[in-house]
Parts: sequence; C-alpha cells; structure tokens
Amino acid sequence: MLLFSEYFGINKDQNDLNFVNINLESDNKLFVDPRLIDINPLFKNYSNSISLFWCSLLETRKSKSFKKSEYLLKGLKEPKETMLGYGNGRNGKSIAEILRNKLIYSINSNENFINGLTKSLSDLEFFIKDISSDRLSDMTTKIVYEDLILFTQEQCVRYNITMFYSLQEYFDFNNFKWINKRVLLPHYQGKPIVLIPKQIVNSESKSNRNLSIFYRYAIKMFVLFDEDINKEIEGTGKDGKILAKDIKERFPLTKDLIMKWNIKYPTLLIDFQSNYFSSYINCLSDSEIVEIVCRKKHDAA
DNA sequence: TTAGGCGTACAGCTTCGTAC
DNA sequence: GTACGAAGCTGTACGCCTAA
Repeated sequence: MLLFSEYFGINKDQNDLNFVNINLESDNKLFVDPRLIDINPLFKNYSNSISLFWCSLLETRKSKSFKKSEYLLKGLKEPKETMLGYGNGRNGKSIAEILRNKLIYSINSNENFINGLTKSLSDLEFFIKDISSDRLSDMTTKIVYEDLILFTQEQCVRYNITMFYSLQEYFDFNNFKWINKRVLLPHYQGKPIVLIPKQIVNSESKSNRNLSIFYRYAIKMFVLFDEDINKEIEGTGKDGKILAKDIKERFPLTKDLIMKWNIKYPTLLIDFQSNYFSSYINCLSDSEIVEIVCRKKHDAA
C-alpha cells in the first residue's frame, strides 16, 4: 500500500488533510455522495453545478431533444483519476457507454421524472435499475470535475507537490459544453491524479443502504395505512394486524415497486428526504476513511 | 472466461411490545 | 418494573448478470 501523502512526501495523517489520502496502488472503496455535497455549505458551488446539470437534463425531455440528452450524458465517463469506487483503472464501465440509453428512456418515460416527483440527481438510484452508489458517484464526480481539478491544484500548491500537464475532459458550465483542456495535476507512474475532499465521500455500505431505508420508510409511513393495499394482505400480527413483514412478503423490494409507490404517494419522496433521511446523511470520520483505504491492504495480500 | 457491479438475503444487534 | 419474544434495522456476503 502506498498512500498519496507518503509518495508525495507530505508528513501528515488523514486528520490533518482536507482530501482523501488515497491508496495509489489499488482501488479505494469510497464513493462521492451528492447528498453530502448538498448538505455542506462549503460545497455550494458543487451543489449548484449538480442542480444545473440535472435541470438541463430534464429540460432536454421537455424540448424532446434526445441528441442533447445524449450529449450531456456522453461525458459522464468513469473518472479513473480519482481512484475511488470499484475497479478503477482496468475494466471500469462508464455510465455513458452502458446506461446512456436507459437513462434517457427513463427520464423520458418514467412518470417520476415526467411529473417532477424527483428533485435531484441523487434520486436516480431509487428509480433506475443499474444506477447505484458507484455510478452515482462517477456521474457526480464528472459533473463537478472542474471544481475537483481546482481543489487538487490548491492542495498541491499548499504541499508543494509538482504538477504536470495532462488532457482532461470536464463540463464547462459557462458554455454548457464538454471540453478537453490541458490542466496541471499531480502524477503517479505517469498518470494524473484528482483529489477528492474528504467531506463528500461515503462508504460502500452506507451508500448502498439508501434504497432499503427508503423501502422501509414507505412501508412504515404510507403502505401500512393504505386500505386498498391492505385489503390484499392477511396480517400475521395479533388479531390479524398487518405488520411490516407482511407487506415485505407481499411486495418484495424492487426499483419498479419503489417507482410505483412514489407515483401512488406523491409526497413519499419529499417526506422521506425532509423528515427522515437527513439523519442518515453524515460524512465519514477520518478513522473510517483510513480504515476503508487500508482495508485494501488486506484484500490485496 | 473473468471480474465488476448491482440486487438481495441473511446474521446479528437493537428496539419495541406484551405478559406477568 | 422486568423479562422475554417479536419485529425492525444495519452491515455484509453472496449470487447473478453483463461487459471486456
């Protein structure tokens, strides 16, 4: 294991660094979480960029501009330079290559998007199959890539790290275009590195539990009180009371189901995010980040 | 054929409800 | 008030599908 700080001669621990002190020799199972960006005022710029990008994507649906949708999504390739997520560097699959058509189809046909029941990019993971923490992280990273490059350059200046020019693609919000530009970045084995602020990353387990939490909330706060649905179910509780487990058995968790419930209960997602989910959105501690980055040491052994 | 990535099942822990 | 069982929550491991 070779940490970024070790390679570049920074004599500091994760607690003293503003960025994720990545392991340069393998993947770091950390994910950029757009919800952490939204709640942290330090990253207002990032949050604005994500909102703007998301609104533009929805706008292409209204104007039926499929080519523009394709254009916006084509730049959301896996950012290998961050070395976060699954399998960076070898067989990483980009959102642009695999899911572009599915995303465009969903945005144009899914009632949750058509009727404005989804408010942000992060909601994609609830309603579109094959979109989970990793791809959401990739998309978010690419949308705010210019800011991340600037952040990396600031850190390099602070710690006196030599940077080299490399060609990087990012979204230019002034002209609303993907552009390729030569930018200065630190290099490891000839490859550029982009640093990620430590306050916006989450762990694999925390990122992947969101759908389950939403499912449970929907049952507890909406489905259990839905007389139409309850007519179909035989309760196993005392005096035939319908329990959450009865609902779960009758309606196993799928993204299609979540999509249907969100249409059936139009306030479900808003209630969930404003009243309940906010308590689950916490950034990782320094020790948790270190544990995840160092865990790879054991996996690789 | 291999490995990444997602979905899901399950184990273990915590919380809640009921009976005494 | 306490003990015990049921239900709920969270983290993790595994299986399946798909792309390289």
